[in-house]
Amino acid sequence: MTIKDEYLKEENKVYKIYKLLYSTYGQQGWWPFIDYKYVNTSKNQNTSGYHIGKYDFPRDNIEVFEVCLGSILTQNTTFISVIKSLHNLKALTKLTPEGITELNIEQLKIAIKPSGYYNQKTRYIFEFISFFTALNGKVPTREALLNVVGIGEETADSILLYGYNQEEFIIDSYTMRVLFSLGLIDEKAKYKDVKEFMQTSIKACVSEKKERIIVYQEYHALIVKHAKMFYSKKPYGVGCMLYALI
DNA sequence: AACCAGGACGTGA
DNA sequence: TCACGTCATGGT
Repeated sequence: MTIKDEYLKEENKVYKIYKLLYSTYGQQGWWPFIDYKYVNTSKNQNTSGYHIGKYDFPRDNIEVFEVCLGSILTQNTTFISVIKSLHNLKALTKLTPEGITELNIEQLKIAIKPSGYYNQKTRYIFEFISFFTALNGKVPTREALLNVVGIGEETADSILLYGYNQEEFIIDSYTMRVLFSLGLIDEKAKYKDVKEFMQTSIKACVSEKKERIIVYQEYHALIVKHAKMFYSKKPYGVGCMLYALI
């Protein structure tokens, strides 16, 4: 057992962390869509490309597909680079599965070059498109996603949580880093265990599934937002206010 | 100029 | 199972 489950009882720290992050940064409105410009109606000023406070995304199967592509392209890369690739693809193919399928390998490689690893990601995308097309609009199982070359645990959960609004918490390197720094998990804790730890903790505080999915979406986005500031350069966690909760 | 970024996979112990 | 090398562009 790599996870300390002493935190699962009473008001657990995982949820306290969420509340503090939320009150500090506010709603994040993930996932970003390249053609969606948020019209501001709340306190969150100077934000574009996000849908702050709106949870009815993706709005159609094309946007689902965009989340999937973005999830693959953003592997070990900044999303700014992904935006460039997505715009290239948009201009070339309208960002549709059919359009990308009609591209030859070299065209796709050039289009996604800004996001790096373009050789393997090109293969991943072609592989994913045949999988996605066969779905015919249905929600994929996590197991099926993991069987697609190029889709690991994080990418699968990213697709499920943001693309299909499924109750799957995403564990990324930032999440691991923050939780370990705060002493909530073992340094070598496994993805599956950390995910269960987060989900169990959140379930203890949020009874409605609908609400939990929103919490999962905002929580992951908040961790990335926070970690970019305090957990990017070593030593990690300098200036991080979350320590006050531990 | 080194280091990092919203990881996944293949390999050999 | 696990530790390690590889994949690659772009920003700081």
